Amino acid sequence: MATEKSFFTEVYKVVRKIPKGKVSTYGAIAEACGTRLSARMVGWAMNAAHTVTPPVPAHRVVNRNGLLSGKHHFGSPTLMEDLLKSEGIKVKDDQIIDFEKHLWIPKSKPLLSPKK
DNA sequence: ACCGTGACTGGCA
DNA sequence: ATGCCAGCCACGG
Repeated sequence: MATEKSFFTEVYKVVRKIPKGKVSTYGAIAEACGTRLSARMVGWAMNAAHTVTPPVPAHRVVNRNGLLSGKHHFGSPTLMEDLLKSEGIKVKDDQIIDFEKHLWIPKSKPLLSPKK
C-alpha cells in the first residue's frame, strides 16, 4: 500500500490487459513491466492484487508450468480454477490444460515500448 | 539503514 | 527425471 503508484500498479495494469479466456505467466508479466529478472516481484504484486481496485484477474496469472500457484491465495482453493473454467480454460489438478494454447503474452511494454 | 519475506525461474547435482 | 540452491527486485517492519 503506502504509495499506490509503484511497480505494483504496472503489474496490475498488465494483468488487467489479459484478454478473457487467456492466461499469462509471471515471467511474461515481469518482462512486460521491465523486471523479467525477478518474477517474484510479480507474484508479490499479486499478493496485494486482491486488495486493490479494480480487482486484478490474478486467476489468469499462473507460474511457468501453467500451475495455479496462487490459487490458495484467492480465499477459496477452487475459486481460481473455477474462474478459469468459466473462461473456457480447462483445469486439471490445479494445472491448466493446453496452457501454451491459452498463454497470452502482454505485448505492451511500458518501459520498452519504442513507439505506440 | 538493515534484514526478512515473497503467488518465480533457471541451472546444477 | 527429480531435488536442491542461488539470484533477482521491491516492500514492510
